[in-house]
Amino acid sequence: MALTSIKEIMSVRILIVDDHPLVLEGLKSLLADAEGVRVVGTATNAIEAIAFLKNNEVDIAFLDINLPDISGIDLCKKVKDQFPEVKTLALSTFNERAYVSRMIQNGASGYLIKSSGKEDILEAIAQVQAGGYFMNVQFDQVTPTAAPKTVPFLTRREKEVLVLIAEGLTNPQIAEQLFISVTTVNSHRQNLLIKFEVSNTASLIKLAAGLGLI
Amino acid sequence: MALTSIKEIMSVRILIVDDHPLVLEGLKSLLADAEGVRVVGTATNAIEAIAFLKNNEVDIAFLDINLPDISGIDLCKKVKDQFPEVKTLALSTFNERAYVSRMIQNGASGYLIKSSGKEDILEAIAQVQAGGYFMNVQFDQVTPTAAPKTVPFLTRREKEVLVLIAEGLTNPQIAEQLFISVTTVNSHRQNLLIKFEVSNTASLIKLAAGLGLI
DNA sequence: GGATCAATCCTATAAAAGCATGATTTTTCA
DNA sequence: TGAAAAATCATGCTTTTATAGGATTGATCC
Repeated sequence: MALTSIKEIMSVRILIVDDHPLVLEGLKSLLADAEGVRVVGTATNAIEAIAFLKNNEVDIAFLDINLPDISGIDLCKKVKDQFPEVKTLALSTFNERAYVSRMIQNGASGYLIKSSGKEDILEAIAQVQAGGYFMNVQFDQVTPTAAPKTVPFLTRREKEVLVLIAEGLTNPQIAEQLFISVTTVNSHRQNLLIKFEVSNTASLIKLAAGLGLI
Repeated sequence: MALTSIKEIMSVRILIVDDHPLVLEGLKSLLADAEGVRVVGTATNAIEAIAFLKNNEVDIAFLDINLPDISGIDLCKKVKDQFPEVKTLALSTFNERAYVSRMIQNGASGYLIKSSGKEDILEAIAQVQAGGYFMNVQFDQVTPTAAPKTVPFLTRREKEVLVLIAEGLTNPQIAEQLFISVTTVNSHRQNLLIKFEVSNTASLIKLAAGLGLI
């Protein structure tokens, strides 16, 4: 410790978890010449990431939302459970409210879209390291129609029906699948429309997809 | 020219066109220490790319499929029209048969998914520079649910109708909006179902949402 | 132990979407 | 300038959804 340089002591130790070599390299490269930041490790899946965290000290972990083994959202939870001192920052190509809220729920300190520039990324690191939150997503950038103000509370059955609707099943097919009557399926379906405040399946699925429910 | 080093003469001059700084940096970084390859320029949109090509000599242009102004597919066509000597290599996060075939139709010498590793990328450059073709996509690799086999090519009108469907409009409403007959709307709608290989609106919207089309 | 909610089921009608088949006009492009 | 693609419109029929208005059972929670 006595031999560690001041630069190394001061720098923020970063782990990048992403299965895309390009993103990994891009981030490493962007952060390579940045002051006070050090990429101490990279991982391409959740298992590697956990293993690395067990053996190394890390300040901030950049977590891709889409990983080969488990989702970044679940990984975020695991990291916060097992390594509460590690701050997490979600990385995604998308700009989805549902993702953001779910990552934050799972303890993430921020959310960064992959189209971010160098300034955004450094700003995010600074904010998060200082104990704050960061997100550069622009919500509802293009929402021509009525946007979902809140995520409706859905019952177990409604979720099941919603998923099957999204898979393209008709009411009779869903009824058969769930061993219930067609009229029951229809009831759930109508409740879904009411809860999402829409009037047809198309809007329903669009909103549900946007919220990551299907 | 006499002062140009052998290394520079021998090296493949590369232009990268992508609106994601991360990808830009990642590629530059990956290619920086590679032998015989030189990134001579980068652009974040089609206009910049064309401008650069007018003023510089380039061997291979890496084109992102999703650009802010025009699609990489169209840009590819423009490049091949105006600069036939420039070889093009499509870059995409996706692994979609339809994209591939359309890029090839428009003169691309290859197709590289962004999750490719350094070896793949260098291999692609070598192949393309030698006058060959390269593509590392594995078609239909993993299909978790009923995944989109192809990203269908949609006409202008079909896209418009798709968006309006997703907004929750019915055929009569769409007809009114677009000043066309209900039967015409229905035709476009049926074509959408056929192109996406689904049998109802729910699946259609789910796929379209997953592909970021709405 | 009464209220609330979820889940189940019902009848009935209107509206919309899906499916088949085909035709005309306009645009695009080689 | 001629072929191909896109956009337009049509008819007829079937299936599915949407809407309205209920009712019953079981679990959960103060």
